[in-house]
Amino acid sequence: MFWADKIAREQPDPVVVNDSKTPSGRVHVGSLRGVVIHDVIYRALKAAGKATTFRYGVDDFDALDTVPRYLDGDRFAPYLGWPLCNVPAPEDLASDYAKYFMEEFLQVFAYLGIAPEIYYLRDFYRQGKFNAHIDLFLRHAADVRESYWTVSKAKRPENWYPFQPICQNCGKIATTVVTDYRDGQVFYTCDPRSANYVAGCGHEGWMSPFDGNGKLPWKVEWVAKWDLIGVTVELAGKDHSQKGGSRDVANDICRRVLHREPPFHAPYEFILVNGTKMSSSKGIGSSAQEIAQLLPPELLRFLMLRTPPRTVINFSPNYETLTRLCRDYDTLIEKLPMGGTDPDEMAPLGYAQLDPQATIEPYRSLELGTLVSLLQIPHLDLNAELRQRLPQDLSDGEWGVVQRRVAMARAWLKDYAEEVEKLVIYWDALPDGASQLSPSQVAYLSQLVVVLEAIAPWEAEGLQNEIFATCKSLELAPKEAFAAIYLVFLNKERGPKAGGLLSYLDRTFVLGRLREAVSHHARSGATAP
RNA sequence: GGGUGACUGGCGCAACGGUAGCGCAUCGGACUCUUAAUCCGCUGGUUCUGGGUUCGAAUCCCAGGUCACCCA
Repeated sequence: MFWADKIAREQPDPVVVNDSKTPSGRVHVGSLRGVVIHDVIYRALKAAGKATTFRYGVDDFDALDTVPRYLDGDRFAPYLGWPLCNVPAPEDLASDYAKYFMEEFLQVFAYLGIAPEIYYLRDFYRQGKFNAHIDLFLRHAADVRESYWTVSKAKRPENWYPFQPICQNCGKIATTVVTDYRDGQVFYTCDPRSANYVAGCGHEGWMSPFDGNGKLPWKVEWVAKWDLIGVTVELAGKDHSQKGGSRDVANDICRRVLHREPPFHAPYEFILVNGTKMSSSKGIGSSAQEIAQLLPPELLRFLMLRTPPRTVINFSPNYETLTRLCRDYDTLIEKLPMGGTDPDEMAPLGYAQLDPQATIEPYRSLELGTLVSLLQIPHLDLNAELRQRLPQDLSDGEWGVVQRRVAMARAWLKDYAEEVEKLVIYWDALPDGASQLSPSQVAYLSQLVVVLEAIAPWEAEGLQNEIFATCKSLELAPKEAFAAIYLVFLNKERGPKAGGLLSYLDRTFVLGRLREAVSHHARSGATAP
């Protein structure tokens, strides 16, 4: 059974699925895994006929703990330690920093057909929805300290309280330390040394902890959220899911203080890009938005959900990985019309669809590799070429698929392809590979010059015929004949359809290059023993 | 230093206690207008190592190795 269906089967009705994200900067594609996983579980629950809601929390009361390298350090450094929702947006596109980055991320949600009910923690705090929990945890500070200590061996002083006010003097939330709570007021100090990346201003005083004046530490906040929203399913990344990690602490607090079972939990692995985990704060790797610009939505969903949550996804935006992704997806599409297919095998395809209601339409398309090739042939009329290669009765939907694949191939070539992965025509000089030509290949090229000099008109089909006929007449295996041509123009042994390729090149250039290859070999052949 | 997970043919994966499979690649063959295409077929694995449990282990246990990530 598919992993999401298995989880769904075990959940008692009704179910509240929750996930959340701190919008501390540009969100990287790894964060998308949790989103897709929760969405798929949500869909599985609905498919299982259970009453389900899907919530997504924006942790925008968290502090800005680092200025991402792609932002102006001088401009944002003064806001270090501030709640993200109080930091200005990098551009005027949003009201604040948190919304700015979150909205970018939410566009990707929409792109992927994911529509949870979004909530912002700033609203919960400011509207007083957390007031009761804040009071509760402050009164049970000793229990919270006990959880930190027994679960994660984190020692908190006797007078530590689980609350961080926003300093009334400097606006920072990361530096404040509460040491007392009485009569609905906390006593806090904006400690110059409590946070390692920014110094508090030293201000101290009594203030109300309610109605948005500050926040719970996030492990505690997590528990408050579960309780307030009634969360019953929430998975967490491997980083939070370690033994003694933040999820363990939160679970313990949940049981100890609220006497309530924490939500269903399972860890999910990271997405490694080029073999390393991406960090949104370091700006390494690809952001969710960048990958969304590369992959069509159903393929991006497919990438995220076909691998069970517990397994690492190693995604590199290279030729190998991308063609494989397309092929794996298309293979399932091809199995669609056949009856009696294995439902487990087809589940990833179903959950990859943007619209869970829609029936999956089979389609005919071209291999991504072929599209990559076609896009690189100079002077090629792509659409004419596509129409010629594809069946005549292609539906609009199928054309849509083809066009999305073309866009993907184009995006890859533009932003990710290495030089060696591209088709390079050696305009200026005979490539090194030409020296590998065998005598019979040289003889072939020599004959080809004669034939092509006479050919008219200079067009793909005629050229292809002559290239083929010539190798037959010389009794040279087509494979060797074509390799000879590719070596001379591309320095490779394989290439796009040769007749087409040559037809897009200038006749004089083609003949000149062929003669050059022949004479080059005659010379080196003369000196050979 | 501690923790978690992974390790299966060249690559990517499946099998979750019962004769180790799949895709791609490689290789071979077919195709007289097909050559990064299509079709057919063949290779190829003492399942990281060493112990153990079992009638039987890729699968469970122990130790070691390598890799990745997390925490200090």
